[in-house]
Amino acid sequence: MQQPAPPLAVIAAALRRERDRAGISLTELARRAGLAKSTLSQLESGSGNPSIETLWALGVALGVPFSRLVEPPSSPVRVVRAGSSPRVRAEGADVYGTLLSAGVPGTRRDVYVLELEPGARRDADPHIPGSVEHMVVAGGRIRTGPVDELVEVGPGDYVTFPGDVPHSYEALEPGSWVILVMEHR
Amino acid sequence: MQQPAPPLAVIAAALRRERDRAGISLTELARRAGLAKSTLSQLESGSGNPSIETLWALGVALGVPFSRLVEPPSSPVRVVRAGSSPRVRAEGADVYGTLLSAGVPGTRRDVYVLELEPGARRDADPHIPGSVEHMVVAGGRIRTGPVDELVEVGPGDYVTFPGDVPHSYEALEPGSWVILVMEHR
DNA sequence: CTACAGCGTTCGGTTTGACGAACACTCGCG
DNA sequence: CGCGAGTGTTCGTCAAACCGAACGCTGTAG
Repeated sequence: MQQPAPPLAVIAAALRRERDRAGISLTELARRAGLAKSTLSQLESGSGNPSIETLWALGVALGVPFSRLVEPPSSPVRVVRAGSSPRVRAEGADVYGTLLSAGVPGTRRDVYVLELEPGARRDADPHIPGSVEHMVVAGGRIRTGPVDELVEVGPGDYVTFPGDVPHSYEALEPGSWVILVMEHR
Repeated sequence: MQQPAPPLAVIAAALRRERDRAGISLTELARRAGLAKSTLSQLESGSGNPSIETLWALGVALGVPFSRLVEPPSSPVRVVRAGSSPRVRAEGADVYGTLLSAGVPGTRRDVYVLELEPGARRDADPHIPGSVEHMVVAGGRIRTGPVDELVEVGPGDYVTFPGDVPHSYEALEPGSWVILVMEHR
């Protein structure tokens, strides 16, 4: 029997947290999910017992797996420039691999793809303590990191920094995109 | 993204499957979960849209984690085509994010960058049981996956598959490179 | 054959989740 | 100041999730 948590409060908190992370309003989320905003309001306030379809629609609209809405919430900046770290050649084939970050047991990591366009800076609120962000730039050029220690990175570059302090992303070229690995403890 | 399944049918199937596995009758399960057996009957027949509390009670009574009742029996190979999943827009800025994979607590994930050249196939030996590989193509085009279930992916595409079976990577264009996240349990 | 106990389904009645309109509030603009 | 557009909240109404009782069915005693 491994159901420790009272689900309603967890869902309420998760909805608000994920909506904040997505940076959209309650009204907007309700519109995307095809729900009445009154329904969503009551859910986030903890009063309410949503149906599966309702919660599913919210998960889809938030771009978040369903389970994340029910599970309880379970700095040094480092940059590895493209080609600056030893590449290991696999035997026989034209494959070069680079280990960028070794995982720590007991953490969870989420993999994202982010697309950014220039002209606006995305300021992210601090995540839960102990969070770490890893980024690999796939295309374009971006400036990122803790707000007081921004770095510029390009394709192939890897950068990691704490996620529990204010930080930001800013595209410097159109069509910039990165792979983001978010690590929680 | 990764909510491909109509949740109601999945839940209906999961309930019957788990109840069969537990070897108890519908009446008995309803009694343990504190539900009317009529309710449970309708749920297993696929007609019905249970509330969270109802489904939670069933999870507790069955002794299975909540997510097992919701997640579809997933094919281990999963591809998210670039732009095929809902992108969440961050407040104010031109930033679009897509959650590709939610981390499971108790696992460790290592982040790699791989560069591949065409003409040779890299056959990887199986890793330790429980390993999972996640890939995001940054440039070029590659064919990868378990040897009996290869898929072709391009820039922005995401693919994940078990790492504990024989699998391979093969570049189809020069200058192909991918971000590889290796997950161990 | 009748009686009983178990099974899962189907039937009205009650509770409640979801809806939409109206509400109070804040902010930027003229 | 008024005005509009945005936010999140609180109402009354309706559909539906949930309930309990009744039903038909099967197998086993007695």
